[in-house]
Amino acid sequence: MSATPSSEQTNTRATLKQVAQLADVSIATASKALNDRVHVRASTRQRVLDAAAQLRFSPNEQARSLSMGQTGTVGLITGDLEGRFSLPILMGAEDAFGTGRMSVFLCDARGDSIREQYHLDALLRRNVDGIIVVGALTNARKPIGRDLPVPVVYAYAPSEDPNDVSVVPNDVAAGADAVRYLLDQGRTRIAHISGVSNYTAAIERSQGVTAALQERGLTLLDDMTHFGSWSEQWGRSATERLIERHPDLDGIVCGNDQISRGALDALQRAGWNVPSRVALLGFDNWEVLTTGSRPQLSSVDLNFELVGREAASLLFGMMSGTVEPGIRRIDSRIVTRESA
Amino acid sequence: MSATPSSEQTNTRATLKQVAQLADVSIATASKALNDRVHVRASTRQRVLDAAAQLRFSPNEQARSLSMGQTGTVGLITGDLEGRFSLPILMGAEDAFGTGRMSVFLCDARGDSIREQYHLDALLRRNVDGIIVVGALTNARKPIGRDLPVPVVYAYAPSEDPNDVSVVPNDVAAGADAVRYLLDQGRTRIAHISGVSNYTAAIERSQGVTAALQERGLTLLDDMTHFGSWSEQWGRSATERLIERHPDLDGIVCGNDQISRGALDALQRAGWNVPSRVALLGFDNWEVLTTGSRPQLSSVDLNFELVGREAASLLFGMMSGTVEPGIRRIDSRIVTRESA
DNA sequence: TAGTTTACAGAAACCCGTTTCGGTAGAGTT
DNA sequence: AACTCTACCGAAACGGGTTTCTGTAAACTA
Repeated sequence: MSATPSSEQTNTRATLKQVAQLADVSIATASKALNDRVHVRASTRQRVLDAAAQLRFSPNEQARSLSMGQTGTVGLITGDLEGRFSLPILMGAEDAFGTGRMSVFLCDARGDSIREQYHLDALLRRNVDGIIVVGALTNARKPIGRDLPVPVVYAYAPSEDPNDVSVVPNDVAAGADAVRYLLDQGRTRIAHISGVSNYTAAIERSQGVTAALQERGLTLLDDMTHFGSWSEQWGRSATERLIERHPDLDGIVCGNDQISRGALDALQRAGWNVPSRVALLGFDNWEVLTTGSRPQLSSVDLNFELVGREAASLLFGMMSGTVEPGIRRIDSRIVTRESA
Repeated sequence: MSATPSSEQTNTRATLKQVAQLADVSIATASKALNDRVHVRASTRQRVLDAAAQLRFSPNEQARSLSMGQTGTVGLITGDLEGRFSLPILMGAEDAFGTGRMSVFLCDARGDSIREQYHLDALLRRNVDGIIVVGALTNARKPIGRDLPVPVVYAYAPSEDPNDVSVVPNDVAAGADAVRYLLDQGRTRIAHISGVSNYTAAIERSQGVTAALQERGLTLLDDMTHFGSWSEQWGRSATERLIERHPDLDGIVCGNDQISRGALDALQRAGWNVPSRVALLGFDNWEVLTTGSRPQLSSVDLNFELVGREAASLLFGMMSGTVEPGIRRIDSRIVTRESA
């Protein structure tokens, strides 16, 4: 227990100059010794290392990056308030760079483009080495700026400009995979309840769903995707209508896990067993939703961590060379639980 | 559409020297003009401002903070994988500092203390002006370091050292408030289903619940809090047992919204109406859980944004003076929906 | 032994701003 | 006309590192 109040900050960090003095060498030699540069005698290097250890020296990144021209920082601008997408992407980025080697400024623009510009300016003033822009939805978005002095990668929401570099989930393939998974279980009377109809994610998954059914000569119940909202309430009401009209219904692809929960609720109230009578497969694999229900919900995981890791790798590549522009699509995986 | 691939970064940022040359003044004068320092003729200042605007100059924060001794950055070290707590706290901090004025390094330690030290070192090397440490649970934790050169504020999980500065939700008061809310609705046969028994949050809420009942000469059903896990499954099974043993049950305080969902499910299966027969009140106000059910769940919101804003304000205070050490407790608020 | 390499160390320039301090020109004073 | 004051401007030091370039002494070659 220290005697001084913790809010008093007296002690300061050791500087290279102090290390040099203690080791009785010049600043230049100390720097070279610590950075494994050539032309330093082994004994001298050891003296410097000892001195640095004794003073617990670690270099001031400010000064270092000022002369090196690289800061070792990246900015992550997100519009995703909940962090559903941006946090896995942050983790993926940290993994790709290596813990502690690269620090990440997280900026929450809250869907406000003025705030976004503010954050962009701040990041550029701070000389970040690169920027990752994370969208709240997968709809394509306007580029964050033109002719920026640093590389930019768009994650989750791709840039409208095909010359930019973007990484997104492969929604078409995810939709197709979901249907094939149900088909392989022998389900043939399949409905698709999705979210808001102008979401690219909803549209593309629907395309995948339709295409995969067509491959086997089948079609969706009602010959269409039922668009609505991303809520449990919509999942319930849409399912109630399906129950009325389609007694042979045996599988539902749900646009996300919320819809899936709603559908489960409606089916159970109607006395339709899940999964024996109807199989249920959602999207997002949001654990708090999927593992809480009884039966637990199977779900398509869109692999946000992989999106993040790929975005970070691409950014890395752009920092030290050229990267082919365009949109990368990351494959999903199905997490099997009890509902399908 | 640019002709060059977007991954090629040719254009660089303007420097103060270029501004000075364009305005035909010295670097020193340019700096003073841009920073509103004294002893610069109005006409000269204008020339500099024009030049800066023309070159779209904005100062290099690296260099600026190197000479000023302040970086305008703070670190946020979190152990909270889901971002349930750290993201609202990030937003609160951004608000308290002012958008763009202070940039935040978000570091995810993933509950690993080695990774935490890595991040701490990186932050200190980068000369952050302060650090906020966000815990995954409200249990007190070991201080992140001793005699650090920058101020530290602990949010959500307080430091074990009373000389540190911590900000946490007021769990005792939240528990008491929850019970009083139910009592004011005329409920008297109240049970408390909580989460893991060694969570400080669970224990303190339980204390508040018990105390508030005692104020009115009442006790909990079964004379105890039912501890278990933070899951829907536990909420279901605990509620099923309550239903068997207490036909006069008329209110349940649930340790979080998951438990609340589970309780709702069990009650509805038993044909007990919510809220007319039993009122349900959870904690956390996690929208995805509370607004999806039918009826929607009322919940105690622990005001994480306020925790974050207060943490940031305290950090601000510590940077420019002294702050009284100890633990601050932030009051909660009840969000009324349909279940109570 | 004289001449040439080589290995090592340090002075100084540089990165890009801020700030102090000294100098100059013009205005005001007597 | 000589002197003092201001107002304004710029040279230079500074922050804390990295890197180039020069200098020196020891080792090697002939």
